[in-house]
Amino acid sequence: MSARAVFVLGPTASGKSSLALALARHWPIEIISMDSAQIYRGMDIGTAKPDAEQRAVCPHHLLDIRDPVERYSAAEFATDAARLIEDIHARGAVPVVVGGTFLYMRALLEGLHDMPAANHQVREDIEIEAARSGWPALHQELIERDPEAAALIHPNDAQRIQRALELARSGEVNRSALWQAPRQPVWSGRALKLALVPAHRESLRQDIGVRFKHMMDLGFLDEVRLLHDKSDLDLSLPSTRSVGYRQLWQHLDGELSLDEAVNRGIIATRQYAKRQLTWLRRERRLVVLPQSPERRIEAARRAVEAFLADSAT
RNA sequence: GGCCAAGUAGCUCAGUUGGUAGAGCAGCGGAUUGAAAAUCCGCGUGUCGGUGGUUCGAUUCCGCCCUUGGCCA
Repeated sequence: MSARAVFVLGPTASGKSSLALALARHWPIEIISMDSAQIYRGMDIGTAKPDAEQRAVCPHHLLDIRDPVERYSAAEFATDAARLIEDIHARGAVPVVVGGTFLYMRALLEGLHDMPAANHQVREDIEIEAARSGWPALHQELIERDPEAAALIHPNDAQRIQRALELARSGEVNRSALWQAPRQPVWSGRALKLALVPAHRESLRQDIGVRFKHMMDLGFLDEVRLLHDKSDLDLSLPSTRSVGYRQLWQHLDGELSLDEAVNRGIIATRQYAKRQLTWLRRERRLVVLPQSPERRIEAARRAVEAFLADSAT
C-alpha cells in the first residue's frame, strides 16, 4: 500500500495542533510541522510551538531545525517532508502534516521547477544596487534579461524581481525558461486534507487578539529580547521578520511603544490569517471540519478512519 | 455662563475661493516557484454634527442648537 498522509490545515489560532493531538488517541501518529517559523530554535512562545507536554504525546518533526540566523525554504521542506512521510509510514505510523504554510504544501504536492537554490552573494549585490539606483532600474534590467518573467512580476515586487534577476544573472537559463518544464510532485502519495475554517472572521480576530496577549503574559517580549541581544541577528532575516517578532523587535529598537508594538503585532497576525484563508479557499477536496470542538474531533476521526481503510488507489 | 477652536470614511486627518469629497492606517478581495509568519496587487457613498436661512445650487457663507477641548468667569 502506498504511503498516505493526513494534513491538518487552517489559519493561525484555529486549533490545528490540538486537533492533531486528538488523533493520537486513535492511531499511532507522528506530526510533521509545516510551519516556516516553528523551525527556529528559541522562537517558541511567539510561534505557538507545541510545548514539551504536547510533544510527549507523539513524535514531532521539523521543529527547531534551524538557528534564527539561518534560512529554510519551500524546496527544503518538500524534500524533508517527503522523506519523513515515507519513514513514518514504513514504521507503521500515520504521518500527520500540521501547519499553515501553504507554499510549503504546494511545493510538496505540486512540486517546484528545477531551479538553482538561492545565491546570497548575488542577492546581496542586487540589494546594494537597489539601494543605489532603485528597484525600477532593476526591473528594467529584468525586462532586458528575461522579458517574460518581467511581464509577470509587478515593478514594485522587489523580492520577486530580485529572485528572477538572481537566476538571470547567475545561470545560462532564466526563470521563464526554467518554468517551461513540467513540474513533478515531490511526494505523490494519497493525502487527506482536513481544514479548520473559522465560521466568522470576527471570532478569528478575537481569538488572535486574546492569544497574542496571552503570549505577552507568557514572556514573549523576553523571548524577543534574547534574539535582539544577539549580535548576529537583525531585521533582514526571515526569522526576525515573523509576525509579532518584528513588531516587538521594533519596540526594543525604540521605534514603537510597547502598546503600539502589541497592537501592530495583533494586526499583522490578522493580516497573516487572512492570507492563509486565501490559500485555503483555492484548495480542492478539503474536508472542512465542524466548529464545535467535540464534533470536530469526531468528524476528523471518522474521516481519517475512512481514509485509512479505503483500499482504492 | 462668556469667548475661542474643533466636529468630514472604522481611526487620524486633508480639502472644497459655493457645483455633494480624498490620503494614510484599519478592513475586504486576490496573487503567491529555494525569504512565504515573506513580498506584492486591487477595492473609498461617507445623512461632510443637527436644523433653519441666503442661493439655481450649501459639506463650504450666515443664524440657532448639540458635542468635545481650551481659555476666562
